[in-house]
Amino acid sequence: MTRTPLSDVACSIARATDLFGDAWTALIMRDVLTGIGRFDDLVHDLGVSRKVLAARLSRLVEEGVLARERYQERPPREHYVATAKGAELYPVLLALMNWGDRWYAGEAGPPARIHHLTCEHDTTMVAACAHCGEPLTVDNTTQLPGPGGQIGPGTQVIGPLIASRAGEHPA
Amino acid sequence: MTRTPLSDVACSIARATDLFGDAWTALIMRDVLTGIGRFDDLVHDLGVSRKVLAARLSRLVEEGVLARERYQERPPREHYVATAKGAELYPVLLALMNWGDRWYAGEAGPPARIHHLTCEHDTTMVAACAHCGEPLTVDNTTQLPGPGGQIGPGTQVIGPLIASRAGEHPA
DNA sequence: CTAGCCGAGTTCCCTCAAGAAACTAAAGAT
DNA sequence: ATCTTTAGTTTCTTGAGGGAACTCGGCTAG
Repeated sequence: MTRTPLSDVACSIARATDLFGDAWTALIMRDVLTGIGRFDDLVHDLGVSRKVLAARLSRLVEEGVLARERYQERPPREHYVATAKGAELYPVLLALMNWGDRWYAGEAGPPARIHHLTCEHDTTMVAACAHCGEPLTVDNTTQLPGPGGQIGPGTQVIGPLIASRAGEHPA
Repeated sequence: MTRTPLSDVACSIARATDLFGDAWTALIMRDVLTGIGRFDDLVHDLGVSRKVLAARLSRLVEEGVLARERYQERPPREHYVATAKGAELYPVLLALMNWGDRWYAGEAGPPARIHHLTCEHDTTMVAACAHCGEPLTVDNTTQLPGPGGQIGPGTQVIGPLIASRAGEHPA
C-alpha cells in the first residue's frame, strides 16, 4: 500500500487500523503476546517472509508496541516483547478470535481456548459496557462526535442497518 | 498481497485476519455499520480507490459479511448493509477504537464517543470474561489448545512477556 | 427528444510492496 | 577450521493498490 495517510483522519479506528490493519501485524502480535518473540520462530510459525517480518517488527518497535530486548548475553541475542501499549491490543485479538470462532470454527469446535486464570474457567470475550457491564452491540449503541473533532459523515445513529434476513447465526 | 493462505491455519485470529486484516476492510465495516452504505459515499468518505472498494465489497458480500440490497426502485439503486455476521464484527471495531483513543487521542480527547442506549451513558468497551464479567488481559489469561486442533507453537502460558518498563500508560 | 446527471461500478496504466530465496554477519560449538 | 544458530539484508519478480478516465442504465430538465 502506498501509505494512504489514514493516521491523519480524525477517527481512532483509522488510526489503529493504520498500524494494525495488516494481515501480518495482527498475527505477529498474537505470537508475541503468546510468547513467540524470536525472529526465526516468528518466520517459521507465521510463514512470513523475513523481509516483511523485519519491516513489521521495526515499525512496531518504532510505534512503541513492541520492544526489542536482549534475552541472553553469550551469544548476544534479541527478541521482541510487547510493551503496555502492545498488551492493550489484546482485546482486539480476542475480538477477532471470538468472531473467527463463531463463524469459522468447523465441526470440531474452535482451535484454541482462552482460560481465565482469575475465575478459572474457559471463556470467551464479551464486549461489555464499561459503565453497566451489559454487552455493547451495533443495535444498542450510537456514535456521537467526541471532543477531539467531528467524525465526518458517520455521525448518525446506528440502528436498523442490519440486512433484513441475510446471514443468520451459526449453530 | 499474494494470498498467503492464512485461512487454512488452525487459528481463528488468522481466519478472521484473512478477511479483516486489511486497512480498508475495517474502515468499510465501520462506515457500513454507521450507515454509510452507498458506493460513492464510501469512496468519498474513505478516499479509497473505486477499484479497491469494489473488490473489497464483493469479497465481503461473498463472505456473507455484507449484503447488497436495493434501497430504491426507480431508478434502481443498491447499497451495502451488514449481515448478522458483519454486525458481530462490531466488537473488533470497538476494540480498535478503544485502543486508538487510549494511545492516539490528542489533547482534545477522542474524536468520537460511544453512547450506550441501554444504560444511557457514554461508554467504552471492556473485554470482559463471558463467565465472570471481569476484564480479560494478557496477564490473567492463558491459551490452551481447543477441540478444533492444536495451536502450533503458541501453546504456552501467557505471562510475564510484557516488556519490563517500556511503553507506560498514557495520561 | 436529446443532452445532461447520478449512482455504481470497470478499465487502464504505473508504481511500490509482498514473496521467495539466497546471502551476510557475529558468536559459539565440535 | 569448519559448522550451526540467530538475526537479519539483498536481489529479483510478480501482483496489488492508487489515480483517473471511461461505461452504462435510467431518470430528468429544457
